[in-house]
Amino acid sequence: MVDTNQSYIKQCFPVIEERLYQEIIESCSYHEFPSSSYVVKQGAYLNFLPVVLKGQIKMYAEEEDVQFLLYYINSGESCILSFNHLFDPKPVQFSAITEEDTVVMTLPVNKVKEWFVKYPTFARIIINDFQRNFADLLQTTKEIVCFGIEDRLVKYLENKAKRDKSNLIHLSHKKIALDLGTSREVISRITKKLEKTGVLVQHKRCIELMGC
Amino acid sequence: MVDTNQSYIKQCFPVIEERLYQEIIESCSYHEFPSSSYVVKQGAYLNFLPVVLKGQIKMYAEEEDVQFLLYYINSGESCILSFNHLFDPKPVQFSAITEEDTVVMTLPVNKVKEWFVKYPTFARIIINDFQRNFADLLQTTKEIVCFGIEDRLVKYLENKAKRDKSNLIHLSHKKIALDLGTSREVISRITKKLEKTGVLVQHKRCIELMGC
DNA sequence: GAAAAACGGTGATCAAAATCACCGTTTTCT
DNA sequence: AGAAAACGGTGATTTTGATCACCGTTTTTC
Repeated sequence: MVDTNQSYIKQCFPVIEERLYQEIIESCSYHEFPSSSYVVKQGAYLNFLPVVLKGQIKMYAEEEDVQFLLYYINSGESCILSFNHLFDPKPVQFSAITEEDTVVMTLPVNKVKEWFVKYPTFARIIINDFQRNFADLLQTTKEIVCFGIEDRLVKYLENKAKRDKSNLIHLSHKKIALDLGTSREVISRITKKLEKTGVLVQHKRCIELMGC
Repeated sequence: MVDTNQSYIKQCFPVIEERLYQEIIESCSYHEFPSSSYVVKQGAYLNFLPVVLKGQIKMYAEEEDVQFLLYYINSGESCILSFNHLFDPKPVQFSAITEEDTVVMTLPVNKVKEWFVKYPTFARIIINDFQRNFADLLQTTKEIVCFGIEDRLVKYLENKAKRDKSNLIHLSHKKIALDLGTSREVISRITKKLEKTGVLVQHKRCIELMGC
């Protein structure tokens, strides 16, 4: 199993130098999570850097009793979850929940700091990733503020279809509502409306997106 | 004037090594902006890193015809505006508008990249700052989603008072509305309501915050 | 196979905020 | 000083989405 994990590391970081790779596999540890479980819970203090090796994670904000989806972390595109807390220990301000069965590797903070100056590639990867997180968050914020729920739902479904590479979306109205920070009834009504306008078709257990 | 600007750099980066400081003053250029002018406009391509030396800037998102405040950049606490665009040239997804008369220094991208690996202090400053931006953005997003306009207005005013170190807030209802992404009438009604509950008092040209 | 749990639909009602319309006051500009 | 522009107040109306209530169907579980 360790061998499998090591191959994930190679896949996620195809360009790192051999020495860095060796250091990583010496210091990291692996954690497996089933779908829909917490990897990080808002308010916790982390002394490690979580990296998604396989699977998918969604970042959630929680405030008062409302929670809502911020953005996704995939293993494919890049893997760093966040380093918000690395240099200045504070409780994290969001939660991370697995979207499917997921393997996470954790790197100790002190090593991360060390590698950050020692290996420009490593710094580059982290920066790059953080940048993407920032851009994703900004995009989400804009959509929340500027678009109505209907548009947001369509985007959400399109995004889901794209990530799953399938037009069939296996999600209950309730789960969708949770991600969009609204209620089931609202989703139920809007999907109905979207069905009438031909954007999607609802089947027994899933939604089929029609957009070309 | 260059001397003044150089002293601003010292103030903003009190801990950098002399060699880095020398490199910065050799490569940077200075720009002065009056209050309420665009430093960066959403959609532009930047090939420099803007750093606020003096004054204050607010970051704005614009989408459709709605625009709203994301967070502030002060010269005091730290100065990096963003490096979202540094490593992977893309149009910036927000605008930066001066809140008062402001001096900005710009650093060429190639130098920034060079210093990033050459001077750990520099990397540290940038990361730290980016982190703060991320945290601020996240906080703003949560407030937008979870709080009603009344709460957001109070927070906005408290924040403004804190930044100005004065309970007297010289802002028109219209400007406030713009920052909060709503309309003047709404602000007008809520300030009235807050006046009745004793949270604030409205004077001729300004609002006085009462909360101890 | 029966009970329990999750799911989905829909009408009625409510609340927050956006929008429109109008009007008087204050400030700024020339 | 006089015109123009910005500012602020307020009623009426509308829209969006949240909430409540209720009910039938499907899926899971034991």
